[in-house]
Amino acid sequence: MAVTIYEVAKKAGVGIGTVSRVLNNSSQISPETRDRVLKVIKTLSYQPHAMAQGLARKKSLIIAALVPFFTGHFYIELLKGIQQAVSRHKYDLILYSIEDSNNKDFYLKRALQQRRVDGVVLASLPLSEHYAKEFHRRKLPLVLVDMFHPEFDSITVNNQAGAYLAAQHLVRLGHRRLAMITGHLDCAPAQHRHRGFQKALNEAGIKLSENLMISSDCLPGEASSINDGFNKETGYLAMQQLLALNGKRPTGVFIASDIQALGAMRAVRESGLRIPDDIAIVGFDDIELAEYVGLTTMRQPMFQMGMQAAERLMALIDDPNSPRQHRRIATELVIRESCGAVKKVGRVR
Amino acid sequence: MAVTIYEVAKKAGVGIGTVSRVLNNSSQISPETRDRVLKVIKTLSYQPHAMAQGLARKKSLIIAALVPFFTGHFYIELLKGIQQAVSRHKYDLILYSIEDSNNKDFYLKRALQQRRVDGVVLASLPLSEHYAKEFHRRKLPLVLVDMFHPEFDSITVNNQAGAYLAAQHLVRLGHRRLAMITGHLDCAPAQHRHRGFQKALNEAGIKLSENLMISSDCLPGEASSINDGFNKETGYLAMQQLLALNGKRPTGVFIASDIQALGAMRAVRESGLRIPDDIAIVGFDDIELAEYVGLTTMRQPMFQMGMQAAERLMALIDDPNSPRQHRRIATELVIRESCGAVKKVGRVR
DNA sequence: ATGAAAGCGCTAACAC
DNA sequence: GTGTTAGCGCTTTCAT
Repeated sequence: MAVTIYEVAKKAGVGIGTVSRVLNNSSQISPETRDRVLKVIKTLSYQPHAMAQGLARKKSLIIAALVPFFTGHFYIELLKGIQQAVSRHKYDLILYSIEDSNNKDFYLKRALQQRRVDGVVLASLPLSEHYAKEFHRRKLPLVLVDMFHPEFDSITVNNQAGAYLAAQHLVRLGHRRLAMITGHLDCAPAQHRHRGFQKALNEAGIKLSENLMISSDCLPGEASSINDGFNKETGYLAMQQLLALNGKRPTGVFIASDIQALGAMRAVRESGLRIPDDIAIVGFDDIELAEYVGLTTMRQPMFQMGMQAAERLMALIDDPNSPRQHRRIATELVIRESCGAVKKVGRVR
Repeated sequence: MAVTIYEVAKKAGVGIGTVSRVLNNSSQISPETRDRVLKVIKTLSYQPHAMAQGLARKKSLIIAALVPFFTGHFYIELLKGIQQAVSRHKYDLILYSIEDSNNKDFYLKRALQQRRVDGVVLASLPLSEHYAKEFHRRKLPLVLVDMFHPEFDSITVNNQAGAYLAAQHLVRLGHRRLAMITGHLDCAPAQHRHRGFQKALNEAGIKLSENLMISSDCLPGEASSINDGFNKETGYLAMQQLLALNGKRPTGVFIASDIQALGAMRAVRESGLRIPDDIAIVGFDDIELAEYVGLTTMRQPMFQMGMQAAERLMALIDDPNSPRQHRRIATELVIRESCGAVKKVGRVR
């Protein structure tokens, strides 16, 4: 049997209460006994039993992260950030990877009812009203990442501002015939990015009729609630549609996600056109491949977001009454080769 | 307060023992009482408290995965596989992401002593003798992935056979002047891949003098124990060395990891040479980008490996005396564009 | 078949 | 300051 607090107590010639106290370095214990106990703990290489502690304290020191695993790098970075914060606070991280809505519910239910986790961070996934209520009822701290809900703490990227910057970049390079390829518009980030794009065009005085927008909604494939339309195929197909617009083909296109941009770039390549000469592209996300293919894009600081989300969650666990926070993180334009240089000199501010 | 077993018992008019029994659908309980209890459980939407259960059963139903997070896709797939198995068995997964040797030790210690996890899967990381002993002493089930240790269950890819196949592919395409770019040779997979490569050359009767081998050992950069030399930079630099071999430059090169291959491909591009015309390349891993850049490579079924590792771990938890298993998984040659077609017709078998 | 009671290893309130 | 004890919510004998 593993060593328990009793053996430590006995060997140190004290009561278990005392041992417990030094463990939680609480109250005043005489330095001598503390040292003595500490020594015994070391020799026995004793560590408290996590579950026993959890049961007694009504705290597990575990948080759960519900993360969809579609687009690799993005969530890896997020997880790393979460992990870093979590481990700094001596918490553990239970990972629930969401593949579809079914197991999303399954895991939510699990997190909610098992009392195994002290809080959860939910990434990129819509929270139904049912579960919103449950989280409140159970008073289980929750923080949302890359997702907004008025009643819960969240940390999101400023999608609209980012898209605005991206479009503006294109405009400043002299492009006037612009298009955008979006994800499903029932997905908030896709929506906001579209709005930012529009705004930039409006400000630049570019007429709407010249602004082509292709949503991946209209493309083949299921639109399950877990599918945001951000994938290579939609990008590829959407770009094909754009290229088919002979004559009035756009010279610059903003694509709502890098992964779609990859597909789009392939479509351009296959058509014999060249990037950025014939068509300039700016993406969104800054996934790992973006650098590799020289894609200009908006970087989302996923690591930061993960870290802050976890940090916030643990603060919430400590103080459940802490006022709600909706943090917005700025994105950053990463200029690479997919946009080339200025098209019409005079236009650049 | 959340609902406990007592309330269920009271409301159902039975003792808590009975409730516990239906929970663990054990022994014979009269169908009537079972139904009654079940009904109450449902109405109260009761779920047992995980930590209380854990304490009483001396089982947490949690396993830990220690995974290094360097190369995205590879480990994401692995995690997905682990996750799938784990969730099928109603276990939870605690994720410890290793960034350096320090936190490797930290997490190992943690997993070992906290008694929070019933077992651990350790991926790609060397296990020191100290910790090997600790795992035995604590009788904590451990399974290794992409890593071998005689005393613990492991599941690895057949690196040697894979490299053999890769080299053979090059040979069959008519290449006679072959080179290999390896990772650090103190890293077992790199070593085995090198051995497989050699074997193929020997069989093909290709003299060793023509067989160029460049290890990334000799390249700049730290060789920490967590660094296997598998990264873009080593690939890039090694390929540059190869290209500098004017006249006796290899026509085909096998590269021990896709990530290095990416760097190598960049070096080739920059030199003005073309793939596969001037130089054919086959990689190893089949990372996500491999498809994108058309890299012929050996696929490692990471998802499968993760799943099997977790599956095995849980079997081990159920039956700690189950005899040790060292499973080897086959890799698969994925032919894309980086090798082109046959060079000398007659050579193809 | 089922109730009662003794733990599981710890924390925290209560004594002294 | 420090020992003692009553839980925390469950599983599991041991009776019956």
